[in-house]
Amino acid sequence: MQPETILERKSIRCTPMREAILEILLKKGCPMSYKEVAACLPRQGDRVTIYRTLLLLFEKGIVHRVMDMKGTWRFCAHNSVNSGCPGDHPHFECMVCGSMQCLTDTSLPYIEVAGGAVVKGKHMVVYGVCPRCLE
Amino acid sequence: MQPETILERKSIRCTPMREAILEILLKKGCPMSYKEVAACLPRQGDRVTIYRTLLLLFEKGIVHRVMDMKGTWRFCAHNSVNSGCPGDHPHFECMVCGSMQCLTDTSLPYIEVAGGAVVKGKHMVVYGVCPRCLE
DNA sequence: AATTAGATGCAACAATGTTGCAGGAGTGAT
DNA sequence: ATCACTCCTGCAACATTGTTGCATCTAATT
Repeated sequence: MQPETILERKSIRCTPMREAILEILLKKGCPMSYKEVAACLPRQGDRVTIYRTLLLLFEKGIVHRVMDMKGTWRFCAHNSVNSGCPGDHPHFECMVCGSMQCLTDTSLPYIEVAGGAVVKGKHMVVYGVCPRCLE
Repeated sequence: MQPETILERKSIRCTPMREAILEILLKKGCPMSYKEVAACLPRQGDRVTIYRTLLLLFEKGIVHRVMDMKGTWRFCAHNSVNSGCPGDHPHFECMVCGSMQCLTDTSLPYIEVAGGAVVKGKHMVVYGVCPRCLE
C-alpha cells in the first residue's frame, strides 16, 4: 500500500514529511530509530517534527514500536496488514552493527503474572550477532 | 548473604558506597533504576559514582540488568544464587506506578533466529497494571 | 480565495548515561 | 610507620534521546 493511501485511510493529513518518513519505514521494513530515519530523509526537517511524526504513526497504529537494548525507541512498519501488532512478535538486535529485525514468524508466549496483575502487552528483544557480522 | 561477603568473594573492594547500594538492591529485590537507588541512599554520593557502581556490580555478575519501557536500565539482585541470570526470566512492569518485578518462576522460551544469527541473550518485559494500582 | 484546523520549526528544557581528570582512600611492601 | 601504588570518588563537562510551549506556516474545506 502507498504511504499516501495509508495516511488517508487513518484520516491523517498527508504532508511531505509524513509521506517521506512512512515511505522510509515501509521500504526498510525493520525497526528504525529516530536517528536512522532522520539520516534517510531527503530533506532534513526539524528533530521535533520527526519525533512527533513517528509518535503519531505509532499512536494511529500504522507502525509499531520497540525499545532496543540502548534504550531508544525504534519504529517499524511492515507491509503485513495484521493489526494489534505491538507485542505479538519478538525482535532480534545485533550487538555489533546495531541492526534490528522483526521475528514475525515467532509469536510471544503467554505469560502469567502472579498476584492478579493485568497484562497489557509484551516486549521481547533477542540479542546476539547477526549473520553478516559473524564473518 | 551479606553485601560485604559478596563483594569480597568477587575480589572487589568493599567501600561504604558499594555496600550501601548492594544492600539496597538486596533488600528491595526488584529491579531498580539509578534514580530509585539514589533516593534510597543514606548519604547522597555523586551521580557518576552510583552509575559506575551499578555497572560494576552488573559486570561482576552480582546483579542483573533490565531495560524498562522508558529506556532506563534497572538493576536487580535477588537472593537466589543461580548464575547466568540475565535473560533467564521475564520482568513485569506496571505502567501506572512504574514498579518492576522479576518473574523468576517463568523461564523464557527458546527463540530461533533465521539466517544463522547467534543468540547471546534474551530480554523480555511484560507490561500492564499491577494489583495495587488496579484498585 | 479566505478560513481554519492542524503541521512545522525554533528555543529551551529534562533525564539518562558517559568520559577525563584531579584528589583521596585503602592495600601491600619495605 | 612510612612509602608507593592501585583504584575509588567527586567534579565538570558533554552527548543523546525525548518533551513542551509557542509562533508561524501549510493543507484541506468552504
